[in-house]
Amino acid sequence: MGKPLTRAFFSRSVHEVAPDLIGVILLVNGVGGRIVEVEAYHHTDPAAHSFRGPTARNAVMFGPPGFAYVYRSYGIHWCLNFVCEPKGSASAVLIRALEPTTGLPLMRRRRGTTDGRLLCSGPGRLCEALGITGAHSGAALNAPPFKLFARTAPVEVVAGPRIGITKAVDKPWRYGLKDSRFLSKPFPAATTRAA
DNA sequence: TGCCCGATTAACT
DNA sequence: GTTAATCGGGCAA
Repeated sequence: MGKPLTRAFFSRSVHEVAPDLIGVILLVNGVGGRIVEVEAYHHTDPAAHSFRGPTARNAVMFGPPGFAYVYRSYGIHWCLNFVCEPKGSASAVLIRALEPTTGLPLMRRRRGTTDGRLLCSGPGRLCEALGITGAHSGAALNAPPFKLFARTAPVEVVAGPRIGITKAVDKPWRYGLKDSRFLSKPFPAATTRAA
């Protein structure tokens, strides 16, 4: 297990933090796994919730880095983000998929399936598997119930267009672990880079 | 106040 | 491949 992630880890450009999160271990109350897919959202990005300025929903994004921003998607699902960059830049990384490693029985029960690939492969699915709700929005990532551990070996990261958005669709700000079985979708003709 | 639509998912045909 | 579920945010009136 790697070292716990510090505030400094998140106090960088969201475009540096996002690929660096691939391979990181994320646990919530001891349940979770390895991050295999994320997307970066910057406040100058029309696809970002923070693009049009602060609101009650996105206020956490305008706060300091190293905190969780959780929002409800399509009125049904929860989605987990990590706030990045210096306070006020309103940038965050959406956690889109995990490779489940710890607490599988509880995740199976919460998700209602025993198919490992359906436990955490998607932003809504992983929040359900880890028990994340809007109550976690604003919580610090370096304190319970969150635990984040840096990767201990280099990984191969692929990049591609983000999923499910209608603005800035050309930006290659989705990052994934190359050849992972636990991606929410494959990467099309992806560019590979060591990280 | 009303209307449209979304950083999704699962169950359809 | 297509579509319902489900509701709060954002914008027009």
